[in-house]
Amino acid sequence: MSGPFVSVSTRFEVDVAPPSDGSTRARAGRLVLPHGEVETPQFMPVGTNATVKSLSPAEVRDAGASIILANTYHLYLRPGHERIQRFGGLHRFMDWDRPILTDSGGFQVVSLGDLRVVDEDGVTFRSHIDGSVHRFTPEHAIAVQEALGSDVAVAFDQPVFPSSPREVVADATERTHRWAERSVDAHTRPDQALFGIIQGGLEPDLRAASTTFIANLPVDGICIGGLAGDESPAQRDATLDVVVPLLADDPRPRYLMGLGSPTDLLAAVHRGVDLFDSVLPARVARNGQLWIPGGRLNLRNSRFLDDPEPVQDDCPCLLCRRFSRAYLAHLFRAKELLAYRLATCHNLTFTLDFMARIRASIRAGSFPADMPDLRSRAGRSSAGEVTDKSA
RNA sequence: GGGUAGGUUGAGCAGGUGGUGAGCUCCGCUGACUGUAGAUCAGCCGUCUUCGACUGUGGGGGUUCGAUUCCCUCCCUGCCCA
Repeated sequence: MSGPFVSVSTRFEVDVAPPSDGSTRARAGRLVLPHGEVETPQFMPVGTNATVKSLSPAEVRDAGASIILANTYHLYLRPGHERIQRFGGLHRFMDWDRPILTDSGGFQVVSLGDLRVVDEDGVTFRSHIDGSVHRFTPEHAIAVQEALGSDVAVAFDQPVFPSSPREVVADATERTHRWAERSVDAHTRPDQALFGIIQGGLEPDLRAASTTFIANLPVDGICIGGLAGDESPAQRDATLDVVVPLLADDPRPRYLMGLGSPTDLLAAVHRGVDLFDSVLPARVARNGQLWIPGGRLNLRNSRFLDDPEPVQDDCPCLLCRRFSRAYLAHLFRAKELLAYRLATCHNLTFTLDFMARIRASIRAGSFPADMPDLRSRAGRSSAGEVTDKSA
């Protein structure tokens, strides 16, 4: 459907376009990358340090991941992108043979807080590891990603919290545009895709202008940044309702950065998003929260100490196939490493299976009618209210 | 049997030389987490009617206006000696 923009080995095919009646903007497609094909809508587990925390590559694959995200900033600091390059690139270094998207390090502009200073040319960081001073520019962020050899590189941007004052959002958005152009100019690898990032906060006019600006660049995909922060679901929906219609005829994938709860994923797919990533399923798993259809369980709660049932009885994951809730509850109390691994396996399996069901629903032409209404259910309520495991 | 050091809220402690002991770390309970400075963080963790109040320093007794503190006695624990 779309020809190459930057990468000659990347293309995006929309197999099922949104229905003409406007009932949903959800669509199903395939993103073809050097290391394989990614069915969309899709969720990318996050492997910041060239590992999805606590899992082996085989376990990530068995959970259903077809693409993962790694982080430019972290890998630049440790072990160093040049070292990874000497080892044959990120795929060989971490033994992951499917696609990898690298985040540019722009998000760390926000997440590292006081450890950084932004100027027009780039960002000066203080390492969160040893306090040493480093500098990222769009050109450097792209060079690092080319050395890592990810399938998809991402332009260096300046996100701000969605709730930031308009002047702050406008300033960061305009700088993000200039940095996007510089990222495009700096990018040289024809076997690596480059995605641009839209900013604009929650301001409709800034969002629209940013969408138009980024869409006019020769990039292979459109990232929607600056969300999955402190905005409300309604604000996020409203923002997507500004952005996606402007991309209705654009042949490239739309990637909402940072979104990860089932409720949020469903709502964003409905509004036309193709790709997602988030630390959420993995992080909450390490903290004891297990996702199941219709709700979630906090395995640190004492009520699970005598529960002989699996976390989810129809789940094929490493945890649910063999172990009881009681055993997992014990492992969490004992702070045994296996707890983190099993819980992460499950939440990623759940999330990726959920995305597979969304894709099947879209391809069957029945989306979103045959999807559970997570928003009114227990998707964000406490596990204590969940009693129906077959929901 | 003698000596000695102790006994503080589930555990381990801090403190306290006659006048305010509810402080810490575990454990435990609950919640949060969205492009990972996060296997983390926050709140609670004696009782109650919880912006406060009450109770609580092994038991009993004594001295004192007032005792965790001083005295007597008993119980319990560790160690040393017999």
